Amino acid sequence: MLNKEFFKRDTLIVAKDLLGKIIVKNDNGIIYKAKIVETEAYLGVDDRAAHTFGDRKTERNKIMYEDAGTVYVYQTYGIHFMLNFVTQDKNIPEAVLIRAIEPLNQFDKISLNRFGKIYNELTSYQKKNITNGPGKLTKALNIDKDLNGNNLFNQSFFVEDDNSIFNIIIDKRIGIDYAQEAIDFPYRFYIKDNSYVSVLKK
DNA sequence: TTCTAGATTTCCT
DNA sequence: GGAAATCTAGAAC
Repeated sequence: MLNKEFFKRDTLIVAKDLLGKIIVKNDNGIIYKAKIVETEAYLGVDDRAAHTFGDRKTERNKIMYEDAGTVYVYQTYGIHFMLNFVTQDKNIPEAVLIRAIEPLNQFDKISLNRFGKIYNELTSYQKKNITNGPGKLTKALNIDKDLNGNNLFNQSFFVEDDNSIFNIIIDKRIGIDYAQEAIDFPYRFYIKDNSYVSVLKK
């Protein structure tokens, strides 16, 4: 299990180091395991793309001010949940958004969560799109606001290390067209040639 | 394979 | 009121 010291570091380093790590979620005995293949860093008060830009603290984003290893889940467009891991010391409101994962087990359960049918009945299009986006992976792993404010240091939801070798691509973040000077910041990281990545570099 | 509208919570960026 | 750290179905090509 990755400990608090892992998350209590520079957010860009945590975002990069989370690639290849394994998210483990235990839903009453159903144990999901999935590899993190794409992340984005949100750098707190100076990052116009972050919810906490300008040190704005709201009911929604107050979890970002918590200590390293806290789970921040919020809803966007009214329907999609986004999964984030808080980094840095308490009151430094930075976090890493998990943008894509590669399922390692529970393919039928994940398929039911996403499309209401087992994996073998999915179209090839559905298989390719099963967890390649931040709103998709939360639905696949049955993640919602119940996890908001929890930490990553318990047996029901945590991240574990893995020794896989891969190359990393660095790119600008997705879906922040409003963020002016922050639009082009190279704060997105993903595993090269992994088919579950949401958006490839142009 | 690409486009569009519509889903609807939280905060006004 | 309007947009958001997004996704889907249905249509067109």
